[in-house]
Amino acid sequence: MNFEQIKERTRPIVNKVSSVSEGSLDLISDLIVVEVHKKGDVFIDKGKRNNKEYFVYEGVCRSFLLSPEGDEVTISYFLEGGVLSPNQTRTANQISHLNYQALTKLTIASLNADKFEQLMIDHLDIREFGNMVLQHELFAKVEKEIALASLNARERLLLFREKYHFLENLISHADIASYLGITNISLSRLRRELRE
Amino acid sequence: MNFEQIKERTRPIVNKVSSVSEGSLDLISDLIVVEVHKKGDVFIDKGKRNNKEYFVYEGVCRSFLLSPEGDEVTISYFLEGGVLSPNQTRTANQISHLNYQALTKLTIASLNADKFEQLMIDHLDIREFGNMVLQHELFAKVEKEIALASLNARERLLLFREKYHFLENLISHADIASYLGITNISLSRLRRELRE
DNA sequence: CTCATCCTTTAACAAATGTTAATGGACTTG
DNA sequence: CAAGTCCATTAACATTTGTTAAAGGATGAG
Repeated sequence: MNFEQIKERTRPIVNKVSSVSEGSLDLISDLIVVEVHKKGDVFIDKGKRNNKEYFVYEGVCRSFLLSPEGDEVTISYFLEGGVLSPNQTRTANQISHLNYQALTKLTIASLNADKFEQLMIDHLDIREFGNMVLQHELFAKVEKEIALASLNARERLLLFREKYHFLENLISHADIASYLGITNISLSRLRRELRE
Repeated sequence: MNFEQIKERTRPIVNKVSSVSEGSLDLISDLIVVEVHKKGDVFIDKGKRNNKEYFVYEGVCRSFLLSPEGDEVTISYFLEGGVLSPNQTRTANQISHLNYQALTKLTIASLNADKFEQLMIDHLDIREFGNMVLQHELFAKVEKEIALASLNARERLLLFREKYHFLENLISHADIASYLGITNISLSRLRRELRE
């Protein structure tokens, strides 16, 4: 992918969050390296070093962790055309505290996080973009927190369908169940009830 | 409270997160206005304007929201000597999307968020401090997310006790129950079971 | 001190969710 | 095509959690 192609793929992703000037888009695009991962690949490992920012060009991925019992718990989904959680929120001392996994073939833009941070410092519109990404991230977490704390499983599934309906027939139900905080058997049960 | 008193109360709070130079501590302290709220006061209202950062000098507070059914859901607790969520993560366009309430008599430092953001831009150590606050914030949310998604109510209560044991006899059990994602009746039941 | 109020606890029952195990379909691989 | 694997579904039963209502205990006002 050449510079112009990268730029044009990046433009709508950035502007959807908070629009930036043509010059800023150039600066961002300059930092981008395109990565391709195949379905199932874990491309960020908990405990390993990571100092990148990411935009999702194509495909879907998730963040997950192991529960105390050793089960995988899906924390968030990241969709085509979206931005991964800011590096600062995913890492401590450049060490990732989450795993990220491709759920389909995945094409992503990666950017050096230190260089991107410098762009945020130097350019108001890029800083604004970064802050908006952060806001969305936190807001999504608060939204999920409320759902887990105040809705029953059926209502959580309905909410999930509103936001991610196309995922339900694309990815593993075990992943979705752990995201909803239920077992995959319960998920199957709810699906049947809602079908009737 | 005079400048020196403010500075000495602020020092341990800031340094516990990420230490800053004496000069930076002066710059931060310069922005501080001390606020006192009495037990039960909601000092940040959802939907209203807020552009401050806060440090907790004395007392305990919580963030909460109303669920779709109209029940209050406790999102987080903030303890004496801690820092409230960064303004950027609590607000959109300076409008708060959470309520914050004093659970005891509460003495807090408040700082203009725009001025503080400028300090972060100009000073590496203050930026580092701000980023660490952010990391802690997100990390706490991920931790709670995993608890809600993968532990049962009993295990969540045990985890709550590890982190906040002194709160259990200080604040309303209805608040705690909503934080744990259960009813206050279930909380009472669990307390009895764990007592035996 | 006594009443009123607020919060916690208890009980009895209903509903939701988990556990274990078995079944069946879709897909891959030899 | 056949065997094997993975995943979703179903069933039966156990456990957890919610709901409603009543009772008990602490605290503050008069």
